[in-house]
Amino acid sequence: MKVTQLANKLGVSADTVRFYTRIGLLNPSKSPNNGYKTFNHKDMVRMQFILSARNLGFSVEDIKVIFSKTDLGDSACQLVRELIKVKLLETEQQFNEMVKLRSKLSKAIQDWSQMPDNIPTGNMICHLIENTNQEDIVSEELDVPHCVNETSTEVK
Amino acid sequence: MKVTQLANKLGVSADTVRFYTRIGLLNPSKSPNNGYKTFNHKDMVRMQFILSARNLGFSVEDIKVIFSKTDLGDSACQLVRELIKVKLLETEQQFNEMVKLRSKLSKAIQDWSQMPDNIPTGNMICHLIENTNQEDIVSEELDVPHCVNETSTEVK
DNA sequence: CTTGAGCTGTGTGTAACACACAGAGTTATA
DNA sequence: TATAACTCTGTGTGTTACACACAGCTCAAG
Repeated sequence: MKVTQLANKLGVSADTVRFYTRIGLLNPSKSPNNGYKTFNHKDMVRMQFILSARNLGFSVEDIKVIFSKTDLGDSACQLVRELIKVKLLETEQQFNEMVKLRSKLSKAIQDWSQMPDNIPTGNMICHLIENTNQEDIVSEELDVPHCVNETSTEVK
Repeated sequence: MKVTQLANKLGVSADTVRFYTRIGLLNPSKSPNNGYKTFNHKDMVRMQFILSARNLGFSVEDIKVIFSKTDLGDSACQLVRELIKVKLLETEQQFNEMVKLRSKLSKAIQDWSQMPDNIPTGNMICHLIENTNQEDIVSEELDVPHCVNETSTEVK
């Protein structure tokens, strides 16, 4: 099988197959006459595994680590069980950030509906954005006296 | 103000300031004697705006477009209102994907708790992963007769 | 003047591919 | 067999938003 054939069979782009080959996840043999990559059944199993793992959110690096065990004939199950727990935690975290961002955005859209369109000044570029963020930083760090000194440090 | 001073004042890394300068979002003047970037008040307002916009999920490219209006003295409010709507849609979409991934992961963890640790074979690298994904692809595309022909196309 | 700390700009790396492109291979037609 | 037309290949580069490395410059202390 050549690159494009494998790609079509698994519903991915030829570039994806080339990419996984380039980074060493796939090791097709090379046709001696034209140098083309030649994939066999094992390579396809490997590629399917990669796609399944990616589908579960595993990174290419994760997959590399997994292969480093399975290529030695060892079971990767324990490793995979651990990796997925980490993945879940990461996903939860990203999920929470999505939630925060989403509500921030909806709130902004709503708030902005009652605000005028202003023209930029030397101190304000777009009041919609600048005022929005003032709110959720308020008790974070801008409560320290800011921008009062150092301004005259402009020595030269 | 030099790079590090501005960075510290706004709580970001000097590299971030340099980056925004490099891509043209900031245009500090350069000290004629040593070539160092020199930031004034306007540059700081600009930088704060960038940070606020990034905080709302706007991309650097978005910000570039915004500046292309405000730098001409035009109001960017209408533009910003449109951009944020798009942002919200994108966020909703990513949010949904997060939800799907999260449940996929939890389900996998649960299912796997009752499955043995297997050793890789020629057809299966890690049954945990390979079997998990079989499930949610089942009615997608693998229901077409797959992998029955072409295998013998291996001419040479 | 020298030393050393600190700062600077620039080049490169990151994740996971997508795209571009020249050159080689393959096929169809003459 | 020649040639045109098309397909395929490998490789180089672009993507996002910075982080890191590093040589060289600046500046204060001695």
